[in-house]
Amino acid sequence: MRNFRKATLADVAARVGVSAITVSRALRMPDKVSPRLREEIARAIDDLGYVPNPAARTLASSRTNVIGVIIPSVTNNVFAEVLLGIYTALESTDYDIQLANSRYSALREESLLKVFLGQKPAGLIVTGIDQSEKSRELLERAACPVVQIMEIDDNPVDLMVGFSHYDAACAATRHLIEQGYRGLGFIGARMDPRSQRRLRGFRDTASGAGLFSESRVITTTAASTVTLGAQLFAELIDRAPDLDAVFCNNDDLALGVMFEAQRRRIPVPAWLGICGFNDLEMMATAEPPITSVRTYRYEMGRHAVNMLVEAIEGSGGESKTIDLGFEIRKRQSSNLVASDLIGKF
Amino acid sequence: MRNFRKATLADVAARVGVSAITVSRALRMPDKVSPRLREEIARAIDDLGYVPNPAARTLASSRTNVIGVIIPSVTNNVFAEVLLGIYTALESTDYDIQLANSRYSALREESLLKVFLGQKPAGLIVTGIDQSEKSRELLERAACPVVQIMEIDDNPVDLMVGFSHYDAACAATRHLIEQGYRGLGFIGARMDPRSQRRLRGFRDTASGAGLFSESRVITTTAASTVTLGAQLFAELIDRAPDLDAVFCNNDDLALGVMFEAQRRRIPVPAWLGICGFNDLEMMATAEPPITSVRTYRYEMGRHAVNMLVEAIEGSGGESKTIDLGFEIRKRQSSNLVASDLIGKF
DNA sequence: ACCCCCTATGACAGCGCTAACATCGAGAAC
DNA sequence: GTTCTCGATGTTAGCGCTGTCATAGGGGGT
Repeated sequence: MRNFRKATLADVAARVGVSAITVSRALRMPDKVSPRLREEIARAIDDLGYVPNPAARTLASSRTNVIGVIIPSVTNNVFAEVLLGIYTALESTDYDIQLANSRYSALREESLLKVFLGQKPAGLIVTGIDQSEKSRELLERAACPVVQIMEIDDNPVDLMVGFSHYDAACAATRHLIEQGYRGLGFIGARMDPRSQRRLRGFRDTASGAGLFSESRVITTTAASTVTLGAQLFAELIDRAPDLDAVFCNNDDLALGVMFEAQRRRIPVPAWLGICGFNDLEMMATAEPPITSVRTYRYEMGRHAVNMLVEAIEGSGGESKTIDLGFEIRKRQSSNLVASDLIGKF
Repeated sequence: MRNFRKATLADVAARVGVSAITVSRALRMPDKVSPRLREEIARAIDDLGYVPNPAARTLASSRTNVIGVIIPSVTNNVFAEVLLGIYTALESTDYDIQLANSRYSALREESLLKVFLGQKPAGLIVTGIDQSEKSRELLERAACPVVQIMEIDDNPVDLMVGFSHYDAACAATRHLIEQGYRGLGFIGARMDPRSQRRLRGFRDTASGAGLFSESRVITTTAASTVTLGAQLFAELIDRAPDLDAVFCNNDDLALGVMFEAQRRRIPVPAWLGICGFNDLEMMATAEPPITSVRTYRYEMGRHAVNMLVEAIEGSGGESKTIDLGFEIRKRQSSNLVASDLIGKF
């Protein structure tokens, strides 16, 4: 039923009786072609099952419709949701995405960047603001718009969408203090630059209230998991019995802390307050529900794509940096009430 | 420092004083070029910062180095891990991956397939065995190897790697029965074909033991989440008070069930046995740890790529279908002991 | 009636690479 | 010495599309 050779532009053109370039135009700038021809061409394309050859297009125009995306992890829930936003937003455009995984290595990011830039992408989405010097330079020279996602600061390469991890950590810490907790601790895994900034937010806020102690901080560079959260908490509580609340670098850890607390019969929130980060869906359903910092991952992906497409197509004008903010979702895991305090002091 | 125009094959060739094709060969079939030249060419490539143009390569050879991947969801943890396996395995090859998201729609899968095939991919990875008739036909005619992942049956399009969801569900159900549970229930979300087969496994096994009741089955087509697990369990236990164990379609649901059980002070495992599916990392750390069916997601991704590459490069010969199997991870959530039974009867 | 300009279309070259065939020595076989 | 073979390299001709410039025809202004 289908011929061997795939239909080409020329085939379509021949069938309609026009030249190839007219078909090409009908596809790319329909308003440059008369409505009658346009319709005939559309019919021919349909009959022949013509599909444009992207390689030929790219080669001839030295422009691609590929948006390169570099994220540090595909398994991390947080990035998965960002990705979902990216894919969803991309669906209504005719850009393709090329995803690469830096695995939290600035070096790998750099080499990925080189590969991407070699292919003249239409746009680039990179994670965070901590590119290597070389990467930064490459990005600044890139012949396409670039969005940095997840974080914001006042020194963007180009476009930027995210929120302040430092501010978010400050707010979470303040919340724990306001609830009446005094032995504030921090549990962190991975400790990528974003995690570091969260720790700094915690440290500054706790110090400011005279409640910081290095002995109540535990971190590791290992990837964060629920199991790791349980382990770190076990280690921390043995070492620092004055601990009465933990701010966790993310929700996996927080869940692990809660499980371990339950195992040890430590009542949450009475003896131990818990606050996570990202507000994954499960936090609201946990028993008790776990306080967390809501972040807007899906929106981040969507915005990144929209900003990029606007910039590529020149319809820009929107702001170059978008702060998506965050929100402290207060739940039972940090809800220390007066009666709980009685036993404590 | 860098010239405007990017270096091309011809530039490299000129610098070494050979013809372009020799450089091309040095890159693609090094053993067809004398070692001396090979070395000189490598040096020139380095000096010029030459990066091959994949569009030109594709156009000239009418072969791409792109492997198309169609999965139903990017946010689902299970597929994220499969993806990780795919990306990892791909890293040591020079293939690129083109990821698309069918969102559990056979129709969308079909149209994605058409787009992919239009680009003559080097290989294709698709999820499951329930393609639409048209999709199936497209895949069978595809000019490249195809791997179906996640499931196995004896009617593969080409290659296949996965496990039997039916068998896994049977084994899980048998486990609950062996533990002494009698009021077996099933909680399922999404209810894609794989979930359906799990349900069938549950039904057949429970029926076989005379323990099946339709009233203890609850399903929905909504995406599964922890919260949904809690809700479905709440609904089910109200409707079917004789329920004493649930087999959950996946771990998110199982976790939700556990949380809801804790909220209602239903002791697990004494009054309620829980078994999940997939054995996500957190199941072992939950309190109590939750029994689940271990599946090998990461390995699935790796195998899929390896099979594909072998098939593409003709070094095949390996089996066409790989059964990765599964394992029942027995944990406390289903550990009904004799003393628990006393109160029950 | 003249020129100008604008719209719709076409001719041609070339993007950077590779397939296919051609060429050229040099050693092997006789 | 002649022929054959084979490994190393070159020549030629596109792959399918788009950028650029050219062309034809049809108003509108004066």
